[in-house]
Amino acid sequence: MLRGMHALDVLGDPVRRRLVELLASGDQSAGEVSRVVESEFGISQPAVAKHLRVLREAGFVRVRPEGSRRIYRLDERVITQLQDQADRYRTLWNQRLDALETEIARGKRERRTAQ
Amino acid sequence: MLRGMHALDVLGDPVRRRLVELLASGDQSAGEVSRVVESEFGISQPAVAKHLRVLREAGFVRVRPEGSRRIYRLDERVITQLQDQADRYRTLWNQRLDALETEIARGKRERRTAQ
DNA sequence: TCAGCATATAACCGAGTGGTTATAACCACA
DNA sequence: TGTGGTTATAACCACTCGGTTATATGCTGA
Repeated sequence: MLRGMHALDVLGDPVRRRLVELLASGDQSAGEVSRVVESEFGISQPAVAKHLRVLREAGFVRVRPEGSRRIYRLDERVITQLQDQADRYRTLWNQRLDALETEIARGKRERRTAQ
Repeated sequence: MLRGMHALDVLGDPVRRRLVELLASGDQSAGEVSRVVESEFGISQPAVAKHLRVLREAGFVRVRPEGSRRIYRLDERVITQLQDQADRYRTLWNQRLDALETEIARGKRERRTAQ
């Protein structure tokens, strides 16, 4: 079940990004998302099935059987983790900018008083 | 090079995620970030140099020489792209929830009037 | 000019990844 | 009950990727 997996590890593949996107707008059967991805990326059904498996094993999708179909539902955590990571970086970046600003202000003040 | 590269492709590696994090809080020389990452991940200097190269070729960092050091500066776009992607997913997800809600409301209404 | 630090590249390698085709497992239905 | 539709797995393969060691390149200071 490879549960220590970071969302960014899983999303480092365009096919899986597309799958997440498709499932973000609603539950769909494996066949539905597969057909889309197969045609968009020109890959086979088993190839898509393996990507779905990666998403499953990372815990980012849940599956429920419905007749002979298997309905995939996205787990919100994949989106949350992505946002969290972006926020981490953004926070550091802003702190950096703040630090730069105060540094510049200090410089100006010193130059003024040095007059 | 390889400018069509998505931020999520680049960030699909823990070492590069850490490098971005380090550089998000301020410009640093290759040596500085390398020493941190080398010890944290137990890898060699050339290994880190290759990851820095990936970041460079994706256009997510800029380098300026300073004496014999090379100072790396993060390009904000990597953070922006990450946020954008998270927002894409989040928007779809919210639309999905909205759709579900109105669907439920419609169901309730119909069940009521069917009485 | 030479020694040494800082960094990048070269050449190589093993493991992992993403694809393929073939097939299995499961379900619905005539 | 067997046929067709749906999905997952098996077995395999080529290539990429991330690591290694060795070396080149470039700057600095004695």
